Amino acid sequence: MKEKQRPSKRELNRGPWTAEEDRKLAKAVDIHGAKQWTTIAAKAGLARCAKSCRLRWMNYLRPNIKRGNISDQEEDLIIRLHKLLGNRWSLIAGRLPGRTDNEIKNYWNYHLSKKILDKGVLVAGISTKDMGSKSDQQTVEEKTQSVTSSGAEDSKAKVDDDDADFFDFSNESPSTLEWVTKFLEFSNS
DNA sequence: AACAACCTCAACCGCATCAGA
DNA sequence: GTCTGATGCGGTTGAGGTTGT
Repeated sequence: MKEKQRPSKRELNRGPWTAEEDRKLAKAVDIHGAKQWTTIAAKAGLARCAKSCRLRWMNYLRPNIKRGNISDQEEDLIIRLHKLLGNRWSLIAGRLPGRTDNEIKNYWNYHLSKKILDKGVLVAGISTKDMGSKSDQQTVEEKTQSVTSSGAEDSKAKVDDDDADFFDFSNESPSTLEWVTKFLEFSNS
């Protein structure tokens, strides 16, 4: 591979972002859009890699980010979506406006996984571990399919009474219901 | 006041996937 | 079809803050 003129790892800034770096990044995103991360990293005058810039923007600088205070309703939704999707944090975050995948992941990893393991309400065979890695994606799809096979009605029949509550989205907003329906359709296709 | 344990959060790393050449 | 760089995602770590003893 041909060597390119770019900062080596040694030359890149690491660790916490400064207010000045945030300001530069926000300005660069404003100019180039939140897509061209290599361009942004290069032009913003930041000794940060593209990945680092993207992460900072997505988890911190992006507009409409909610921070802290995850409500009971959000927590309940996270638990149910996790049960349905496993550790697909970005998908789960997509259903929680203003929340980032990193925040939900952090919250889950300490808070909810503990809570749920204590309650013992995980669906048999779908643990937080085996739902996790992308290399297990096939397994996840299979398991999700097994839970959702033949649509939502059948999936309810496969779970016990306690679990049935987790798949009851009747109190959810129309947009959530629409999304869950789409997901179930996708799983079955 | 000092220390330990617990908790939260930001950031990095490695891998998978995608898109363009 | 293959290669390479860019992007996105999930797992993990470590620093710093908070709470309890």
